[in-house]
Amino acid sequence: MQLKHFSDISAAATRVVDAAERLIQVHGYNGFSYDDISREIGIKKPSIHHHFATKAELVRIVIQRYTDTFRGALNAIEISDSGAIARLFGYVDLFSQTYEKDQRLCVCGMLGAEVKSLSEAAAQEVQSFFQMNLDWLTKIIRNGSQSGELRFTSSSPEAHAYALLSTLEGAMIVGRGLAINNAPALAGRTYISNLPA
Amino acid sequence: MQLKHFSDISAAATRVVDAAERLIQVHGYNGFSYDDISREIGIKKPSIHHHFATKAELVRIVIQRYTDTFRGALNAIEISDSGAIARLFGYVDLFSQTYEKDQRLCVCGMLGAEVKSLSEAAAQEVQSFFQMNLDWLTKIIRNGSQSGELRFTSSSPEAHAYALLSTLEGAMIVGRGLAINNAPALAGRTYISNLPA
DNA sequence: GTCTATACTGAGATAGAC
DNA sequence: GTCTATCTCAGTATAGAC
Repeated sequence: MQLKHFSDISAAATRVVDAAERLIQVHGYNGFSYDDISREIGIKKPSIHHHFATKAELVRIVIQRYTDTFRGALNAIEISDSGAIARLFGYVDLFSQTYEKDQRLCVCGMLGAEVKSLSEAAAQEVQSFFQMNLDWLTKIIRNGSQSGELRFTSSSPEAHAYALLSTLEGAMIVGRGLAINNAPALAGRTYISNLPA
Repeated sequence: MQLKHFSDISAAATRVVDAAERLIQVHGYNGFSYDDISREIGIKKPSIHHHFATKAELVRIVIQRYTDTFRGALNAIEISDSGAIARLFGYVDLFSQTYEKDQRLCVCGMLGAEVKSLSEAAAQEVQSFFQMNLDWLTKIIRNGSQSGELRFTSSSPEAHAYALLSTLEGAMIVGRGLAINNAPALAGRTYISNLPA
């Protein structure tokens, strides 16, 4: 079947996606129901099914929109900040801002853990999110290395991109388990502190 | 009520815990049921309830045993490996070994993401696991710094411990989303590559 | 686009026999 | 310690009226 794109959805459907996104970030895919959304935004379960026939389809749209918003934020960092360190700090801030809202997780961090419960299409969207992040980080780190702003010896820009993304996703999870307030900033800035020339 | 300790359980109960542990690592707390365990080990649901009255209690025991096993592994590393780098590589291997089994996650990485769905007692056990890891890593990293084997400037041993644990927990999740084989080893070794003097 | 009503399934859990 | 039978509730989803 032909899958919808998130930008096509109505105002009412947008409210459903907003609620689903928040519920995923707090409770995970297997931890929320249409009933939870119903209570949160004040429309009944069948109305939600009218907008999103299945939970799998709803989640796919949530991830798609989340990834698109994140892409915009990455572009904004490149415009507002110059230099690798400043841009990496801006990147860390994206995760901090999410976590500061009631210790919400990255949508794809949560769904990455639950990926074996997702539809094939949703799992694909999670993969796209991670790949987009790795591509961007690799570019920033490679440029910083070539300009001399960053210095690292044995590992590649790709490896540092993967390690930094992992650090931030993990910091949110460990931070929540330990009830740490500024978890992503703490771990992310520590990682970056290893890289300056 | 008086809570049980994992070391008190019978052989049949141990098989239940084994299955629950694996199911948590693959599907998460909200992603498995007593029925799944039933199918896996061939006893009926009420028999499982006989051993563990509630799912919350079962999960608490799973975490408790997992933490105890991990504690033993940390001690074994200190005996078999000398030097901070070797011990940190041994630590990374613990996560690699878990991930190599069908891309299983760390029990507490998964449950940390789902911590808002857990009982208070289970959440406490997750916290204890993370704290044990941070204490051990901090000790190893501080010793390595004092001996001159490790070198880092702006961050503390505590901060590096937190960042390295986060990196490994995150690497498993991102790695699974991207279907990367040696995810924890890749990210963990990259992190450690930043630290040698 | 939203509703009431309802189907169907699976979940966690209990009663009581063996 | 394990079983059959059953309870109750929540979950996803559909039918059909407004």
